[in-house]
Amino acid sequence: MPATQTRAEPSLEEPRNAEPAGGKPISAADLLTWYDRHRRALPWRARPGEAADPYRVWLSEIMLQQTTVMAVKPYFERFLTRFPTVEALAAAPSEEVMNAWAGLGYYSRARNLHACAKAVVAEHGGRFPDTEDGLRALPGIGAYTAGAIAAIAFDRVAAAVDGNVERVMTRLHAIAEPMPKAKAAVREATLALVPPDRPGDFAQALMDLGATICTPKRPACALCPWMSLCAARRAGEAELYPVKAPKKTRETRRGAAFVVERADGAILLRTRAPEGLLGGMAEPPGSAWSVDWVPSQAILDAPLDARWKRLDGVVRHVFTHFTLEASVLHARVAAGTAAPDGMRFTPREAISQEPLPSVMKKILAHALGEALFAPTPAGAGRGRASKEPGDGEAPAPVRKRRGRAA
DNA sequence: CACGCGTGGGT
DNA sequence: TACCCAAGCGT
Repeated sequence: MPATQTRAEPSLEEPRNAEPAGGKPISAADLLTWYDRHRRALPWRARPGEAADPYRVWLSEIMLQQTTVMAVKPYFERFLTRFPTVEALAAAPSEEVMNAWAGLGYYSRARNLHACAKAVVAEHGGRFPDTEDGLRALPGIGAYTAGAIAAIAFDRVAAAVDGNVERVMTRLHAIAEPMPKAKAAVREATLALVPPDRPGDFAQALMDLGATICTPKRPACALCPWMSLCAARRAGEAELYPVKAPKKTRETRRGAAFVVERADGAILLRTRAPEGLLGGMAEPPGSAWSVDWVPSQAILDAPLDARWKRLDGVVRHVFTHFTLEASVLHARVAAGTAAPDGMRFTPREAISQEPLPSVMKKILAHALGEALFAPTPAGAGRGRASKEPGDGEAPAPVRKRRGRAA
């Protein structure tokens, strides 16, 4: 039995919605006062007093799904430049949208983003619906995002419950029920606090509080406008919320990637199936990835006959639910070589136009060198592959890079 | 409802 | 290094 990290359980049995002994009720006003002083300036945010732009709010909310502010910023700016309006986005070819999204992850968001833009233009005259229900009906917009856009862009009374808000509210009320079962209670508690005069500011204030004060670890309770009202804080247990179910262990899958370099410099690529992992994105051809795949079987999946050379090490990449260790094989082929069915040779200068996800950039960089890619917003191509001993049937744990003699 | 779905920074 | 986690959604 591995020494699993047993998470301490909150000891508090205080009933939910209990108000502090002093009797002062939890009030949005305290939070809004704090927000007016400490709000973050973010590229997609209207300045105080200015009206929010629904297109910007929507675009940012989609990008921010499970994605950090730092990662989103450069993508957001670039999207606005390339697609200044929802009409421009709707009219763009999907490859261009996927290319602009490449590196940001969760690529179904990009597909849904494009579909949503088309729907807004075709069915709503280019205007986003201004109600939660109307927004919720659009692709890629779920409960959280509908609430967030309704509140932030249209000042509708709505609960925008994201991970930040879950953390703040479970602490505030010491909701010990584990997520996601506690979602209904969190939503109810949040909605009860929304001030009718400033729903948008309230939504953003809650998120700012969660992001800067009520953080997952070591929350800065001393700076919190709700400190004296927070049930978890009173018990000294803020950090124990929200309670979550234990996570599953992440398996390692292995497979081969084939980097074919034609004499003119072109690289062999293909497009992945539209749905599923990295759906619709570009990649060098490769084998399926599986837990029991071993390097010695790599050649079986080669896309064409060539003098394959297996490169040292593996490219290691962590996805949400598994880790990939890709063995990379490299071959040079003659100038006239034609691409196999369903594949294409992309000229070296056009590589940057391809919608290559980060893992595929890592694989290409492993075979071709880091200099292949111009700097991208996310700094893709940064990671160096780990090194691993050769074709062991039961590969030893991957070792971090061994120094290469210069 | 549980699962599939990326990536990079923080600790 | 090995986790954790971030403004979730669709099925």
